[in-house]
Amino acid sequence: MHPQQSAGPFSPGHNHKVCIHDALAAAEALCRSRSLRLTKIRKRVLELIWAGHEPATAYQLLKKLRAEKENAEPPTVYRALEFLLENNLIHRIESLNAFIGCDHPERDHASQFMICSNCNQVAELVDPLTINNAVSKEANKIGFKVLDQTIEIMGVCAACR
Amino acid sequence: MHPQQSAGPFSPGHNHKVCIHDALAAAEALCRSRSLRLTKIRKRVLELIWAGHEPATAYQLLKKLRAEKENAEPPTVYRALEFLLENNLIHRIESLNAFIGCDHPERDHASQFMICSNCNQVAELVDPLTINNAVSKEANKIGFKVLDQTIEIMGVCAACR
DNA sequence: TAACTTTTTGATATATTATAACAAAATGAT
DNA sequence: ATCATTTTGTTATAATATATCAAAAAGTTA
Repeated sequence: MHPQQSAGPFSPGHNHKVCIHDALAAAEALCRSRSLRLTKIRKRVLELIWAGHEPATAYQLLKKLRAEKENAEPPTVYRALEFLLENNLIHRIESLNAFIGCDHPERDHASQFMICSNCNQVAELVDPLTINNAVSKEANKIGFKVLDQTIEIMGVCAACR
Repeated sequence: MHPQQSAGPFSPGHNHKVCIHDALAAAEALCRSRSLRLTKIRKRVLELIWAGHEPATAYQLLKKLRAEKENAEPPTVYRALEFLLENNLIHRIESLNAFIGCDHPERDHASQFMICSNCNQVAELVDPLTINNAVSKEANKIGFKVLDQTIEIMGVCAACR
């Protein structure tokens, strides 16, 4: 259908229009199937986040939202982000205080990101077992029970090297 | 000499007095050997951070600093933190906006943390090759050049389970 | 549909984290 | 002793995030 999408944001074959479209369709489908309320504000914030593969900060989103909704305030954005985070429709990048869309929100998952410091695009790894297994192994060594993880790799993507 | 230290903060064998003492001695030795100026303020902030294995926020440190230095202001603390970070004497925990001491500042290193959400203690992994290798492998797959990383595992430590 | 409950949004205020900018003091180098 | 560099003092402000309570909207049940 849309083979370009699986190319990932760093790839020259990436078609972001298709990527956005598919991600938003997936979000709507997920919310419908779970009776989650993807309200106008929440949907709009999700769309604004998906406008790029660059992570967006809350106040960048607020600024954009205000262009079309004068009375938008910080809680307007933060509440939408909270909803989207809870349902895996977005992820938070801790090292940037910013948010990025997730195109596979179907199940809760440990996420891992490669962040290009040149083009600012972020790719979420799609088959992260290599890293997850390593984390489990290290955790087991010291009897640590893993509940959540933040894995953010900064560097330079293939297209920018 | 101090076999307890290598036990790590999660271990019942951990002797934190010895741990602090050794860490501060290592910091002083490193600064001496590199002609880095571990000034009074910088040293005090480092000591305050090492007071526990719980990460300390900048404003928690500021509050403690003010108890003994009335005119301490945010830049006082942030400048000290900047110096300590640059020289690997501390690490920043991105997911907590907080700082933790490092007991092996000798060389720049990719760090990885296990954070206990029950006791709030944080352990830095000492032999992180398992995870580092996994990260390299994934990065190579997509031609990504790794420059830095944030790896923070949240969960429950052995002592708290 | 009316009454009721729950969720979402509006609005204001404020908390928390972090940096900019410039002057004064301390330190290091010649 | 002089000069250059680094560190600290001080004030102001930027950037990120949450608390609170009231109003509106949506969902539920009779």
